[in-house]
Amino acid sequence: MVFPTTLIKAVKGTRDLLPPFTENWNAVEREARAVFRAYNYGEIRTPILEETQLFARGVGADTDIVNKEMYTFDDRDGSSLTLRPENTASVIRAYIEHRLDQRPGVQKLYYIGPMFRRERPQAGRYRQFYQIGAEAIGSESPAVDAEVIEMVIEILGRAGLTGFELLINSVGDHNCRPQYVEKLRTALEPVAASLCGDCQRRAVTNPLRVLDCKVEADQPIIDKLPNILDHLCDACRTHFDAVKRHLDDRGLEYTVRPRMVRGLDYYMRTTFEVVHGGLGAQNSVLGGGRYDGLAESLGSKVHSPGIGFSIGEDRLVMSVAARESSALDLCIAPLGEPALRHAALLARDLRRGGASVEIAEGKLKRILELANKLGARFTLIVGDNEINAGRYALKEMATGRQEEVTRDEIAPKLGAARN
RNA sequence: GUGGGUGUAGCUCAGCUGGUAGAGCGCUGGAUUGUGGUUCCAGUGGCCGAGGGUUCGAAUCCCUCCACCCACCCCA
Repeated sequence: MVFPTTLIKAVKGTRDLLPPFTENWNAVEREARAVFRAYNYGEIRTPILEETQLFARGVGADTDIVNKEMYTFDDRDGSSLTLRPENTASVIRAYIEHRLDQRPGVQKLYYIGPMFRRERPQAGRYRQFYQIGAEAIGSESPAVDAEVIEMVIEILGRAGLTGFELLINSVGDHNCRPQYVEKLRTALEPVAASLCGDCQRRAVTNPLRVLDCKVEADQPIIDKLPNILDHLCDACRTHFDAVKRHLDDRGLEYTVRPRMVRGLDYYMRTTFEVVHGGLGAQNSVLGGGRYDGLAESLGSKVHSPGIGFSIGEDRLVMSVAARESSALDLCIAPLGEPALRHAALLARDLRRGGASVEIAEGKLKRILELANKLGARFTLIVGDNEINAGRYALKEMATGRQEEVTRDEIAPKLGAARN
């Protein structure tokens, strides 16, 4: 193909999802919605565009996401807008804006949709990526933490994911975490010089990140650093113990990872993550945690503690077995113009009945070839003979068997053979 | 932002040390009338990522870009 001008392609880090692959996406979303419904979660759809300030205040102005990974641009009136890099801040914004705190009970909301981060793409990580997430807002109860975690594990299972691991941790709250970070900073000072270059930088900018380091040589040093779970305040300690107890009650298996750190500033107390092999370096399928101070930092006068998670849908879809694409029920082969018009009405009625039907034009041989390639289960031959007799030739593609049927017999035949 | 890898047909790739392109799959048509899958035959298809350089001659060697992939940073 030669084009007079440069070929336009999908922008870097974005991609087209094509059939039949989109079936896998729909299947995952279908299962997720069913689980959300069972746990009494309602869907929320927030705008993809938000004021930049929302993320700066919510996610944290010092985070990499806000500093260098957002799609931010000026609107015509000069205001700064951003394509959402995550959805929790938006959901809380909507919660505050619409006074959902006045509604009865814990507000349980879920969302499915695209997020945007301007990162360098790599396996399992795109600039436009999709998240399935949920937030439970209005309770500090550790039982809610456990239920949220149970729910997300349920979703993964129903989506068909196996061989994953649940990791949990507590990152403390505004009382104990700052103290811990200071202790960490102090402990790092004498040893920082012997750590890798990245860690030397992290020791100053974001000491918690040192705990995440994957460099083998650094591990012995990191192992000796103070452990956050030893520095939780009583309230956080009690909360975390209760979460674990509730998880145990449910028989959920998990690993406590004191070194698991979250990238977003708003997390406090419970954090969790699910990892899965076979995703390359991006082994995290979902992440979540509690964010009891987020609403206030977004200007809420009402204390609105919450916990939520988001599943990386791209990664989940990538990790679950591909579904069989739904087969075409019937291909109609009209022979000649009058037959085509006749077939159109026949197809419409069968489609109304729920069958998937394709009409193909051309020579019969061609149509049968096509029906075969399309995976049609049946082909219906409609020629002048058939129309006059009121009986059509219905051919079962797998067996090659062909029989005469009346108009009314077609739909039942399609339905009967569907299993 | 940094590092590494790869760019040849719609797809997967071959093309050694320079002589202006191949295979498989796919797609189209045919093996006579209204019967597919298997088979056989034929055809379609590429400015060899782009630009420059060396050379009588470049897909092949050199340089510069660009794109994609993977990894780092960071993160779901």
